[in-house]
Formats: sequence, C-alpha cells, structure tokens
Amino acid sequence: MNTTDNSRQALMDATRGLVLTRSYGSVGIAGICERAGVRRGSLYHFFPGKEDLVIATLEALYTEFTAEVLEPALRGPGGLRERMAAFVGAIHAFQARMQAAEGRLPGCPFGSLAVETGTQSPRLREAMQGHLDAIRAQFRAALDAAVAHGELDARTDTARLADHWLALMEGILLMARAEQDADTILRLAPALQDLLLTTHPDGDAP
Amino acid sequence: MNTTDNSRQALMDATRGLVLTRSYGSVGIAGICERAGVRRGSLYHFFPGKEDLVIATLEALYTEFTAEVLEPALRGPGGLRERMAAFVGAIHAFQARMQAAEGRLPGCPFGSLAVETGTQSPRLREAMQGHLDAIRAQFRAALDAAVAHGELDARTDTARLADHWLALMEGILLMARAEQDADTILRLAPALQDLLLTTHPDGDAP
DNA sequence: CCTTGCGTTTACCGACTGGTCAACTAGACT
DNA sequence: AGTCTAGTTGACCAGTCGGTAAACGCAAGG
Repeated sequence: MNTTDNSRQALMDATRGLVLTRSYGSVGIAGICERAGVRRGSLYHFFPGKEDLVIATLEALYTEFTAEVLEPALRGPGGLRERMAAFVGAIHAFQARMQAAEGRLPGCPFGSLAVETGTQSPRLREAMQGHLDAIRAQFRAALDAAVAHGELDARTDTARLADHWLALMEGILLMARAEQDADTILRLAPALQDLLLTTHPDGDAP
Repeated sequence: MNTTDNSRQALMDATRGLVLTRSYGSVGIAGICERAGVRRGSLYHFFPGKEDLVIATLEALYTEFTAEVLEPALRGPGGLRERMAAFVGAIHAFQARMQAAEGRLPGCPFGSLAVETGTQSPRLREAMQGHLDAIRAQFRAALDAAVAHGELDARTDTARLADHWLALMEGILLMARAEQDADTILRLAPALQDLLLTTHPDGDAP
C-alpha cells in the first residue's frame, strides 16, 4: 500500500481522461490536478512538466491498447476477415465506452496528438509517431499471417498494405471524432474490408 | 483602393497561414495581429472574436480550394483514374507549397480543426463538418460521372464509396502531417486507387 | 532523540490569454 | 465649416497558463 505512486497514477489517469477527449493544448495542469485530487506542486515532484506527463500517459495507454485490444483481436481465432472484424469491434467498443464515460469520443489519441503537437512539441510528436509505427508493425504481422495461411496472395506487399491500413484507420477514427459518433466507425469499416481483402492490381495499369 | 477591407483581409491571410500549420488553440490573436500588421483592437471591429475570424478564414479557404483544386481536378480530362491522379497531384503540390512557405505541412485543415475543436467550439466544428460534407458530395459527383461513363459498375454505391474516399483522404493527410512529409501523400495515394478502382464484392461474403 | 529524505502543500511568479473601451483620425457628405 | 462614421489605436482588464520554491508532515533509520 505504498502511497508513493498513488498520486503519480492518479495524475496519469486524470490526464488520460482529459487529453483523449479534449486536446493537448486545451487541457491545463490545473484541470488535471483537480481531477486527480492532487495539488499542483505535487505534479512537478513526479514529472518534469506537462509534456512529460502526457508522454508517460500515452506510453501507458499504448501498452494497454496493445495488450488488451490489438493483440487479442489480431491474433484471435479465424482468418484475416474475422480478425479484422474483431479489431473493428474492439475499437468501436472502446470509443463508445469512452464517449459514455467522458461525454466525448476520443478518436485515435496517437494520431490526434501527433497532428496537434507536430508543430510545437517535437518530443511528443516523436513519441506518437513511435506508437503509430508500432501499431503499423502489428498490422503487418497480421497480414503476414494471412499470407502464410494462404488467405492473401503470396506476392502481397504486406508492408505497403499495413501502411494503407493504418492510414485508413486513422481516417475512420478522425471522421468518427469529427462527427462525435461511434457508429461512424461501423459505417466506414467496410472500406477496410475492401482495402485489405480484395485482390490488388500489380501497380498501374498500362 | 478602399482601405476598408485591407485589415480584414490581412487578418484572414495571417490567420490562414498560422492556423493551418499550427493549431486553433496554439494560435493567439496577438500572433495573428502582429503578422497582419494590425493592432489588436482592430480585429474586434471586423470580427466578433477569434472563433468567427477562424470560421470566416476557413470558409474562404474552402471556396478557394473548391475552385482551384477540387473542381479542376475532378472535372478535368481523362477518366476517373486520371482525375484522381490530378487530384492527388494538386493536393500534394498544395501541401508541399505550404510547407515551403510556412515551414509546416498543414494536412487537411477542415479535418484537423474538426478534430481539435470538436469538443470545445460547436460552431467551429459544425462549420468544418459542413465543408467536409461538401467535399464528400464533390467526390460523389466524380464517382457518378465515372459510373455514367461506364468506368465503374452501374451498381456501385457512389455515396458509400465517396464516404470511404473522404475517410481515406483524411487518413492520408493526417499521416502526412504527423510525419511532416509531403511525400507521404504520394506514398499512400495508391491506396486510393485500390479503394476506388477495384471491383468490390457486394456486401459480406457468405 | 534526531536526522534524513520523500511526498505534500501553498503562496507566488512572469508571461500570456481573449476581450473591452474610450479616445482619436481621416475621408465623405451636407 | 460642421457633422458623421468607418476605421484605428493603445491602455487596460480579469483570468489562466505552466512552472517555481520554500516550508511542512511524517515515517524510516541511525
């Protein structure tokens, strides 16, 4: 029952709830501390500053997201189609849950923060990019498994396709956040199926 | 040589340059006015406040974007493939030009602002959504033309496909902004071709 | 008992935020 | 000349920003 990390964890929890549904710039340390039940000064005992607090929070979120959403869905039962359906379902559930809890639909925190802070906080942007790269790598692993299983053409450029997958997923989550409607994810999900499960012509047509 | 609208236009120009490459929250009226060469108080003679200034600026940007990029590309010569290539090329050129001029790659201003202000400024978000809806409608018109011309299957659900097109485009521009690299657009553009120019299965497989 | 040091508290800082306001200028109209 | 008004100006406002620092509480260890 070490109280040492209680405040630290409370700060990260508060930061997560606020920064996901609002934005980096519009969340102040005053709001974070109030929500965490911690005095302002204490924040600076655990973190050098706001930027580091947010980076640590999203680092934890990425770890959680990988372990609880990405891995289970993309390594789950069935073929690529079933795994993608599980993936979309898990994302949708998470977004809907956040919207119910916080009143706001977060979209993809890594993408949103990378965009917002891309021109202001290089450290934060690099951290987000790292997470996006890691997610893309897991997409690719799922595609490689589908190739190995014969579901996708052996000549499939899985790196390229994973790149497209991530871009489309970011677009879907951006639209969902813009519309503040979790069902947008379900509405656009078929695009993912179309992109990943149809045979692609080899380069440009003559 | 009416000086009446000089300040107003200067404010909008400055706002465009700043808000596209940074973000709504991180741009202050002080910076806008300094860049526009206008005193702070004058801003409030032309606009009720920052929010209205930004809305007006993006309204003008949308008009310009439609007239100079969207319409020429999507109604240009050739079939859907050529028009899409022109569209991608125009977007890429615009992003690269902005990056050269401002040092920052903007991505899609409407999408970025819709995401950032979605939870804070309902008016701004609704304005951005309106622009996104209008863009989507123009995508659909281009797809309808392709159907009429026999390039796409007559059974194609063009509304749905335009929806997917916009989502993917937003994702591509988000990735480009996150990476601050215009070539990301060219790298991901083939996904658009794959999404729009391959035959799609009618719904889910049995 | 007394020190050590982690965690906490609180008052405070300068910089900056968007926005207000009354005074002022200059050109157009009477 | 006198008036009117669109436009301009700079001082000013209350509030918030992220961050600092000194003092304090308190449990562990000598």
